[in-house]
Amino acid sequence: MNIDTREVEERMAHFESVCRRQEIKLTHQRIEVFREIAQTGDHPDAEQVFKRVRKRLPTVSLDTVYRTLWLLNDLGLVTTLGSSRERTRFDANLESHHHFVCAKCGLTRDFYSAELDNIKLPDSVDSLGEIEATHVEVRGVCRQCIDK
Amino acid sequence: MNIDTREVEERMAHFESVCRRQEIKLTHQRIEVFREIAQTGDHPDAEQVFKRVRKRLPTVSLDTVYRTLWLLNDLGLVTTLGSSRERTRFDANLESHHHFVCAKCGLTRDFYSAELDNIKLPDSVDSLGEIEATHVEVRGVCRQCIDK
DNA sequence: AACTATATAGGAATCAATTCCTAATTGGCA
DNA sequence: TGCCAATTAGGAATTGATTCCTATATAGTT
Repeated sequence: MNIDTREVEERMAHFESVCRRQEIKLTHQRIEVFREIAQTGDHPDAEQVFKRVRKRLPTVSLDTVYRTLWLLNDLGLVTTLGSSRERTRFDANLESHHHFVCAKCGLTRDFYSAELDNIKLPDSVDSLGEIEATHVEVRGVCRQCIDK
Repeated sequence: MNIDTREVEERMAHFESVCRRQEIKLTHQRIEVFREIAQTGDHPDAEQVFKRVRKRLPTVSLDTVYRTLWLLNDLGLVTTLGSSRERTRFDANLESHHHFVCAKCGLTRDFYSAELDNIKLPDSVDSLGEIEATHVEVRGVCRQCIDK
């Protein structure tokens, strides 16, 4: 759930470097919004980011959180996930990875698989167009939901 | 794009059998809404289904289309797809399959891969919970969008 | 410390998807 | 055929995520 300190620091450093390069001001709000996503592996939605950031910046506005999240997305610092009937969730993990999603509670966890990353897709797919990325979503029921 | 006649007939037969079993009335509206999804491979959203069905049933209402789509989903006769920033799309293909999605225009096509279906997922995934299904989404740019 | 373009807070407004309401209709059965 | 519970049409209403507005504040620079 929580990303280790070294990794969070790397993500923060990358974020700051990208912002400087693009002449985007490093406001407290932007730093805290990014930190919130960078330090957790649970892919929060905008509302959750808002609530968590507000603990540290009590006057932050939801509008700022949204603006910042889309900005981060445009900068390629976060990606989005979530299916059409749920809110958009944000992810600061830029490595190639896949997701396990609990069908009951929506819990989403990253996992890595070299085997999946290297799989050869059928020719029928190549003929559809240019492939940019392959993402695997495993649907299931998480331990917590099984237990109750 | 269009599903072959035999397959469509099988889907229709299955649909009617499930409805009878569940004592769900076979109204024209339900039959035509299901047929519309069963006969196309392009995963339409509710609005598209509404427009297409209206050609055959000019007085059908959007509300009925929505009610029917969610009913079909609850009955397990269709599945939904689409990411959080696009409309929900509906799919009557109940076989194990995967999707190619064009990042530009949203075109979505099914593909099949025994290799993917049989892949061994890392133990870390098993430890997260019970796995129900593995779905691969290939993001890319379709031929049409490349050409323009 | 001062300056200025950029960014923010707070709440109102928008927007589109979806659902609700109610009178009229209809599928499936006796 | 007639009945009646289930279903529909049509449009209004809701909903909830997201964006807009504008006065105030601030990051980065000088």
